[in-house]
Amino acid sequence: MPERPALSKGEMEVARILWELKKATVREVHAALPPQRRMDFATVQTYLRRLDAKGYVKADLDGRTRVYAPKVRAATVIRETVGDLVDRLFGGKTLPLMRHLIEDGRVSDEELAELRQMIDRLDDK
Amino acid sequence: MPERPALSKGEMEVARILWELKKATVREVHAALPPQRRMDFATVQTYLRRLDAKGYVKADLDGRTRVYAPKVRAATVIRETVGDLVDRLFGGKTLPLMRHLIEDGRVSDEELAELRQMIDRLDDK
DNA sequence: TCGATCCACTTACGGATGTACGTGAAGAAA
DNA sequence: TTTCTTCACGTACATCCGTAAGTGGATCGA
Repeated sequence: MPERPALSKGEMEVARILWELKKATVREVHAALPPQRRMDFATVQTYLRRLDAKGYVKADLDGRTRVYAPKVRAATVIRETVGDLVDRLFGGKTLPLMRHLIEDGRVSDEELAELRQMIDRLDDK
Repeated sequence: MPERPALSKGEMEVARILWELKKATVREVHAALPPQRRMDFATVQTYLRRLDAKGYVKADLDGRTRVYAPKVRAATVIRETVGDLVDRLFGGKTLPLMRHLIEDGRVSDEELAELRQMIDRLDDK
């Protein structure tokens, strides 16, 4: 299991976009960022370069332009990142985090229903 | 709403201990850290000083020893921290994070049951 | 009482991070 | 072909973070 350096917050944001686009240039990632989130083009470029250096993405040259693509699956990064957060902020216990998510009121009724289904499905297994 | 600088990972770890202890000296926090997590006494000291500077805790002098206590509630920090993570890593959607937590298998059967209750309770409301 | 020890605090420092400016090549305009 | 504009890239830098070594006073044992 090749241990990579953890992602920084900014790196996470662009990594997420790249997972979504599967494959993109700096310009495309920059354009796909949430509109409120004003981030300089060069900043996106730096994050992608660092993601490359850390081994999270790979870059192919197309002419003089780099095309980036994920090298580590989103699920993996999520597992590592969330695991780390749970350890540090919740002492390793997952339930308190769930409780927070549910009770914070950011989840809609439909989502609650879906959530219940997930639990049921897992229970059957 | 006074915006404080976000917590760093290390700061989170000691902040969590302090919420647990309600009130503690550096030595007590250091002693209360998980045994595997070997962190130098002076490091804990630095984290607490930085937490103070950021406005998360307050420090009273008892003789020549500082006694620290939380100044911001755990729930507040959790809301901000988790919210930030959800934004950056999940594009603001909570459900995918829930899905991950549930399907990652780190939740026991009892916890699943408890979780279902939480949902039910919330549904009634 | 005087050196050895303990303890709390402050200072230090290399590396990570957020953020953007400077540079040079490719293409468009004149 | 000369100049202007566009783009992609590398460089830069102030700050933050993780981590601990250095310092000076209080305490204990001889």
